[in-house]
Amino acid sequence: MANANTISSQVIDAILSQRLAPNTRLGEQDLAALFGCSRTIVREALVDLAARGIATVSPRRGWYLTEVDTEKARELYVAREIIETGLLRHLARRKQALPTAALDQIARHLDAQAEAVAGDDIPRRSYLLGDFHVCLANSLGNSVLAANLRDMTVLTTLFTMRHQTPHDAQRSYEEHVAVFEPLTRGDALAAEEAMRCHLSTWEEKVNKARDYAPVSALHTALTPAADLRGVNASLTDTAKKEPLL
Amino acid sequence: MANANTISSQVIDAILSQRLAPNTRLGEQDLAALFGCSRTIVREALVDLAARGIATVSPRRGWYLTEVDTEKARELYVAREIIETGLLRHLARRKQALPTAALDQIARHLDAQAEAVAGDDIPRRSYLLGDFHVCLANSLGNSVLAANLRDMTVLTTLFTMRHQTPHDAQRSYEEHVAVFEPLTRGDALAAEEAMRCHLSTWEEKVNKARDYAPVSALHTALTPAADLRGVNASLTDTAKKEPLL
DNA sequence: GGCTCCAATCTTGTATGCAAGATCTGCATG
DNA sequence: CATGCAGATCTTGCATACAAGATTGGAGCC
Repeated sequence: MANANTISSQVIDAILSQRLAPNTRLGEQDLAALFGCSRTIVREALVDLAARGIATVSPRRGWYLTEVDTEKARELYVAREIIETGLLRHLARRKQALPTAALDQIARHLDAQAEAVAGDDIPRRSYLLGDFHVCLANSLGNSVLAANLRDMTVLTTLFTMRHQTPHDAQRSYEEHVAVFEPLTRGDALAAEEAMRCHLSTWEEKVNKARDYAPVSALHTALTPAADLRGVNASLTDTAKKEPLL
Repeated sequence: MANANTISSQVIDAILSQRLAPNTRLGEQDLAALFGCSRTIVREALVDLAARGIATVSPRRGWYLTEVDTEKARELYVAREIIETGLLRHLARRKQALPTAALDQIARHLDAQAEAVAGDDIPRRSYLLGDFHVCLANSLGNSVLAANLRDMTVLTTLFTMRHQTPHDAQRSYEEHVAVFEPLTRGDALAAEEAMRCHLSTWEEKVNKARDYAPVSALHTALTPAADLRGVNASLTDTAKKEPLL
C-alpha cells in the first residue's frame, strides 16, 4: 500500500512531533503490517533512515531509533550553529536582500508557529518549532544544507526528548521571531547573532545534560511526567494499533 | 561475498578516484555479479547511495550515478564553504589550540598528498586531494560534519568530472598546505581565510562552467582527451570485468 | 529454591521467483 | 526509404521462502 519514502517520512514526522522516542523498536514485521506492505519495502525505508543516522540495526535483534549520546549531541549542536549562522553570514556577505517570496514563506511559517504555541496541539507545536530551521535554510536558497539540517534536527530532537530538557515553546518562538525581524530590515548580520544566541541556549542545555545521567527508556516509561502522560498513553496495547499516525 | 557497506564504499572510493563518471549505469545484476552476491544486497547499497544523493533510480530503467547540475553545484560549493570555514571559525572562537594528535593526523595526510602529487598515480591523487577536507573536519572533532562533507565532496567530484574543469593538483596541494600552516601557529582565523580562498577558486570555476553547455557522457566517451585516455580505456569491453577495482 | 541447558520462538539476513514497465529490434507497410 | 507496430528482451519492483543467530521460557537436575 505504502512505499518506502512515505514510511521513512512518517517516522521522521513522528520524531519531530515527539510521538516516537529514542530507542523505540522499529520491527520490520510490525511496520509491514502497519503500512500494509512487505518487509522488503520496510527494509528499504529502514536502510534509508540508517544512512541518515536516524535508525540503527542490531544484527538479528532488531531496528531501533538511534540513541544520541552527549558527545554526538555536542557535535550536532556545533554543526547546526555552524550551518545556520553560516547561511546568514553568507547572505550578509552577498550584500543583497532576501527575495520577498522567501521572506513571505518564513513569515507564514512563523504565523503557524504562533498559532501552534497558543493552541494545545503539542505534537504540531514541536514539529513546527523544529521545522522552522529547515524552512529557513530552504528560504535562504540552499536545499542541500536544508536536507542535512532536517536530519540534524531529527537527531537533536531525539536527544532532547531523552534528556527531558524542558522545552519552552513560547521562548523558542520569540527567538525565532528575533532571527526573522532583522531579515526584514536586510540586516543579515543581526539575524546571524540572534541565531547564534538562539542555538547557544540549546548548547548550554547539552552541557548541563552532560552532568546528569541519561534517562533510560525504561525509566521514562515507568515514571511518566505529567505533561508526557498523553504521549505514553499511546503506547498501551489497546492504542498500539497505529502509533505513527 | 560482499555486504552492502563494502559495495557503497567502493563506489564512493571509485568516484573520488575519478574511476566512475556521473551518469554511469549501476545495474543491479551487473553489480551483483561483480561482487558475488544477490540483487538484494546490491539494492541495499544503492538505496544507501540514493539517500545520500549519490545514485538515482529511474523507475524500471536503471540506477545511475547522479548528474549534478550547475544550480546544485553552486549550492554544494556554498555549503562546503560555510561548513569548512565555519569549523575553523568555531575553532578560533574557542580560543584553544588544536591537539597535537590532530595536527599530526593532518600533517601525515599532507605528506601523502605531496607524495601522490609528485607521483603518477592519478586516481590516488584525486582521492587524497578530496579526502583532505574530510580528514580536516574529522581532525577538528566533528564526525557529523565530516560525514556530510564526504558526501558533498563526492557530489562535487561528480560535477567537476563532467565539466572537465582542469584540476591543478599541485596548486590544490599548496592551498591545502596554506590552510594547515596557520593551524600549527594556532591562528585559526588565518586558516579560515586560506580555506575560503581555496574554496572560492572552485566557486569561480562553477560560475564559468555555467556558461558552457554541460558535456554529455556520450560526448566525453567519444572524444577522449589525452589525459583521460587511461580512464576511458577501462570502460572497454575487455577490461570491463572489474571497473570498480 | 537456584542453576543449567535445551527447545521453541522471534528477529533479521539473504536469495530467488514472478510481475510489470521500458526499451530495443526487426518486420511489415505505406 | 521512412514509419509504425509488435514481440522479445532487459530492467527494476515487490513479495515470499528459507536460513541462521538471539532471546526467552521452562523443564530437569543439583
